[in-house]
Amino acid sequence: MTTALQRPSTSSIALTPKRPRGRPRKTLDERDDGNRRVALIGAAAKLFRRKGFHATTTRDIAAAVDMHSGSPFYHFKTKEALLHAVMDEGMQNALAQQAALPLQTDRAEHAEHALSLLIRNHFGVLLGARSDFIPVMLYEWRCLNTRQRNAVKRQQCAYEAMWLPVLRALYDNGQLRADVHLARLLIFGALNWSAQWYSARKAASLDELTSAAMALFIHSEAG
Amino acid sequence: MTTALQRPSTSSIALTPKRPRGRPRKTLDERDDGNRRVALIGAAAKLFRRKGFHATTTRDIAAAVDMHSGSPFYHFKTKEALLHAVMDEGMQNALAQQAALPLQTDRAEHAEHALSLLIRNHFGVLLGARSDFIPVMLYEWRCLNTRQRNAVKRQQCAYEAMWLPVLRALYDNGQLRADVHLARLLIFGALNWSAQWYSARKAASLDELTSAAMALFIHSEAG
DNA sequence: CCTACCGATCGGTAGG
DNA sequence: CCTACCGATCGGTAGG
Repeated sequence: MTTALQRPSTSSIALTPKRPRGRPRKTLDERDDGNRRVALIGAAAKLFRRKGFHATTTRDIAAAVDMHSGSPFYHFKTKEALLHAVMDEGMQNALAQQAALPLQTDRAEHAEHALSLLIRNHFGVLLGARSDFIPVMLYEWRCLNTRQRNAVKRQQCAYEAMWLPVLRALYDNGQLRADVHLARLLIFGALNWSAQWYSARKAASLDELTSAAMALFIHSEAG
Repeated sequence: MTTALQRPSTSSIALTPKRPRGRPRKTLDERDDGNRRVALIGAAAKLFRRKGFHATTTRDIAAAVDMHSGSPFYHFKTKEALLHAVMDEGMQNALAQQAALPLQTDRAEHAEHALSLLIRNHFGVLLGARSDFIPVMLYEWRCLNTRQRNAVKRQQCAYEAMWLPVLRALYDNGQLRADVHLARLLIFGALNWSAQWYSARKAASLDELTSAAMALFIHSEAG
């Protein structure tokens, strides 16, 4: 319905030919379509990590990427969906990094080295660059809804599946002396907990941490 | 300033002689002074554990002990103070139980048994009866203010202090082969993480968990 | 992605 | 410990 209140000029007809030529204007304002989504996920990861999901407001996240309070909801339907995006990003990254490890599980002698690679990689994922994502997953998964939680669980299962054959080989070797399934749970606990204390005391490097963990878990013949 | 709006009767004089005789009425309503505080702490522990501090409302807690929404604030100044009370109760209990263990750190041969007692006790505190308190402390300490957090930290230090001589003895024995301080952090992680998975799979008893942990961490000569 | 806003919730309080 | 309530915050939305 056309009313008398419509402003006269700048009709859509005058604007149509402008579209195809040149890049979509981004001279002063840096809006770079998909990059805003990535920026939101990164800012959310950092804030969720530091303050927790519930203590972080969507306004905090918006401000961290210079948006206004309602704008995150243009990219994510709910705050929960943003949380899930953080975790999904973290798990995809962790899975990709782990899949790229040169693990050799064919011969038993390689099992010890394989475990040290897995542990070192896990410390890297937890404590290295871009290390906000996995801790958020570890400590805020209760805030997801059921569907999201199951999706994350599937990724975790895929991640853990690569550890079992290595642990089994070590058990058969006699280098791991605890029940394989309990050992897996205890070892993951030992590693994951480092997210709670590591940033406080940077005394140890990730390699030193890995050595300590291997020395703690693996029974080598060497005194 | 006495104004004309004051209601006339039911002056305080008519009520004074009633007070000293008989117990403070509690026939139908079971209000038992200090026990209400304890009930609040227990209900808060359970809810904070299951849903987290921020996802639990003071109304949830009040309802869990049949109070009305404002009443918890008669017992606790703030929601934070109630959280701290939960943690303080948990740590006092854990410290008392640990202090009652028959640890013998004088002779090196006793160190292995001492560690198994510490670990078994820790699993009990984490996963046994009244096991909501310590997990709340482990996973919600960020929600405390600085003063409360420091108070909890002091209790944690006292708790951990009893482990170091045992670990040192095991290290000197050659039964523990990782740096003592890193070993302590990794071991606590392995144990504390059990609060995340234990309730799900009650497959193992606390004794079985303790055996598995000992087998994982301690290098005995027996194959 | 901004503007302007809503509806509900929630910690906490006054006054008894 | 209840009643009644407040003030602020916060996730989310309509409409451009």
